[in-house]
Amino acid sequence: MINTNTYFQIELTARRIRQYGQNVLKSHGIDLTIEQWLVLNVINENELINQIRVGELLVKDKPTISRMVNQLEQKKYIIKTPSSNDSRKVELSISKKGKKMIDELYPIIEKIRFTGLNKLSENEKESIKTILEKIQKNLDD
Amino acid sequence: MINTNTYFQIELTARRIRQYGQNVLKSHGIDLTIEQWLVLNVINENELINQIRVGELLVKDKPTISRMVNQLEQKKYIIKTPSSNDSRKVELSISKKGKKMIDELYPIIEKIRFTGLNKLSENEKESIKTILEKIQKNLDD
DNA sequence: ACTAAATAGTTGCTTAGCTAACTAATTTCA
DNA sequence: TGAAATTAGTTAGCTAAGCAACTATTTAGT
Repeated sequence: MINTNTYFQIELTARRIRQYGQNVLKSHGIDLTIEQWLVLNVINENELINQIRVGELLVKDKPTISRMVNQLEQKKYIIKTPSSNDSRKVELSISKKGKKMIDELYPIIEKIRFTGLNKLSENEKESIKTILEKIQKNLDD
Repeated sequence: MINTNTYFQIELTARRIRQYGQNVLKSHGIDLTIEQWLVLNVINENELINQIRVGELLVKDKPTISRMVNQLEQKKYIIKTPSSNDSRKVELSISKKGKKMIDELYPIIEKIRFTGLNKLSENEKESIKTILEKIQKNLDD
């Protein structure tokens, strides 16, 4: 049976969480995806960060970050300026509109997290973290 | 910190497993994706299954299954025939080439599974399954 | 100083997930 | 029986991941 397979369950859970989160955002009329929120949040927490660093923090590749940054820029949530020190780099910063969105999103994201992890004991939260890290480490070797 | 977040870890682990699996398939010269293998496997195990049922088993939507089935058909791994009882439905079956591929894939998939779950105790495997199910159930309510 | 290598970012192509809208066939039920 | 609803599958449009190839700038090494 495929659907008892651990990978299947991990992948399915990830999809379900994204889907649930996306629906919650939509129901609040938020014009961002969960992934875009992750990028926005990183930029908010790291003033003048560049795209490579965003990618490192979110473990995503350059093209993916490039495209998401462009979307956020188009929607006026962030500002993208070429670095004066090193003109290969960009410096990303959050706009006023972006800050407002972050504030609006904060409780919504908390609610999403809370819902998914509802009824999980501290033990279980710790446990799943440890197991997922083990799986990732297995794949690195 | 985003990357200590449980959802982030689940999603990242799923991505890592897919990537690892994809590389293993590629290194064996297999012209299938992990997801396509899932579909092929379901068809192999359920002779004359239709696409809706494949979608139910893999928890994927109709368009996704439709495309993957077409890819598998193009690559001659499966045969797609309209059902004679109900001409809205198709009947999917595996071709000889498909069966051969399944046989070839079997040990490779086992290796991928084994690698990811290496060093996990039975207890941990049971545990992650339970926790992931809890999370999914939380989101359903 | 000048070439070669490394780095940051972009573009293009493919697969997959999700939604919505659509066609065609089948069921329902009044 | 015939209109309305349901079902199976497809198509189209969007986002995102992954890969490869590319440009432009910066850094290293001789």
